[in-house]
Amino acid sequence: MRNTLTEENYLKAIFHLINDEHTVTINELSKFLKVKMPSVNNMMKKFAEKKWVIYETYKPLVITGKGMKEAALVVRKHRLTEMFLVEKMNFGWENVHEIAEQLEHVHSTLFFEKMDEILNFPKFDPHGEPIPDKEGNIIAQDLKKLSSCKVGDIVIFKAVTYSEQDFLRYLNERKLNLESTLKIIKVENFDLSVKVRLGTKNVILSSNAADKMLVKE
Amino acid sequence: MRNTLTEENYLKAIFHLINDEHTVTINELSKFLKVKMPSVNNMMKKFAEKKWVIYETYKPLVITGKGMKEAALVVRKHRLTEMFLVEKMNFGWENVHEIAEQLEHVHSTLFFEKMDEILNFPKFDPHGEPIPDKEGNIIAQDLKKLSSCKVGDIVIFKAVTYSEQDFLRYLNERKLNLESTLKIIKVENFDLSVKVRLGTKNVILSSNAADKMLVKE
DNA sequence: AAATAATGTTAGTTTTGTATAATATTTAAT
DNA sequence: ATTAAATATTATACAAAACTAACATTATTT
Repeated sequence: MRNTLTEENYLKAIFHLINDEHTVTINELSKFLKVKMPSVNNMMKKFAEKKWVIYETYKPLVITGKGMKEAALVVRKHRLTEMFLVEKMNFGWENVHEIAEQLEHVHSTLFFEKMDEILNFPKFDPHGEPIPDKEGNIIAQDLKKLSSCKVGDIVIFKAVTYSEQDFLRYLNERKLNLESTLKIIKVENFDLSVKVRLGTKNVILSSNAADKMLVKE
Repeated sequence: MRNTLTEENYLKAIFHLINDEHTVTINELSKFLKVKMPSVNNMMKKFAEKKWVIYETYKPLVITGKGMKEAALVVRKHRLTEMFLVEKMNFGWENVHEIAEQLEHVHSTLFFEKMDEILNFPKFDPHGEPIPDKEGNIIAQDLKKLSSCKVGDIVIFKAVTYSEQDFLRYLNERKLNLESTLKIIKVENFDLSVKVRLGTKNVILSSNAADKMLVKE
């Protein structure tokens, strides 16, 4: 039995919201998906029947291994698609999220296997996020938020945690690409904005932006 | 207002069933789409409100220019997709129909414009069917069914009118590709099967197959 | 500990697209 | 020309996935 588009979107939301205890709350899902809580509640009862989650009234949802794999496979389709759009169709990284939101719901596994092959089995998507493999496993990366770095740190910009156009254009305007090396020059006390050195120039990043940028080292 | 997936499928069906008087019947749509007649009836009342068809009770549906354009644009998406899958993703022509059925419902016009560009604005799809342009216009081709040819005719195989796997594999097995030159050797009287010369070999085609093959000259 | 806020649940509606059953009209057949 | 068959229509119902309103439980404040 093939998953519906709506189910896939709930699965993706779970993937993004899950915590170390493998739980999510109805409220978190409701906010993330922009649907009301009773809608989420109904759907989670369906998910419980499919053994994707363990549902007990008034307790946080516990995501099962089965549910987690199912979720990872949807994310896999999304991220492979983003990579394909950037690498093979000349889209900019700021334009692929919305299109991938639609393409990810294609049911043909062959289609995504072909993509994977043509892209030579990429491990990360254009936003630096790991692409789950066919079993739903992802490569754990040891990254931290740019906003958590201290003055003097030298780091490599590895990923963004937010893929909407407005934010990525903000980075484009400042020539901030993945794999750029950044040196933290200053962290402003009152608004937590971060001044970094990029090549020969200094760039000031709002705390909001720095919070969505993941770096290494 | 964006068309739903279901509406797009009804539009496509109309495109395939429309006749010279620009009409289609509820019954034809019902059979083609494999839904019951009352479902079609309901949807056509919606289509009438959108001015895609003229609906009068107990009369055949008349498709408007507006409706025809809308339908052609869905077909455009489908056929561009098929071409992309064959040319850029190494799918065989027998495997693309099903995948295109899903991809065609993507709403991003940019996505299909990029495809068009990458494919260098193709005029025909991998099955030889014309790809409507952005205004919904198609190139009229003067083709006839192989089944209507007479012994002695020399023709070029230009298109198929049916894109399901079983049929296209049947053609693959016989090495019948588009642009092949065929000479009609014999038409069997009792079952209307057609014997044709292809290169140095003779091939026998059932009347069913010959009926789905379009040829030129 | 009681009051308030936040979160979760249940019940009942709505919309979209399907179905069935019953009826009406048109077309084809005898 | 009447009957039978095919096609079309109406009314009603159902499933999925959303909603609102009302109520229940848990968590947070004071």
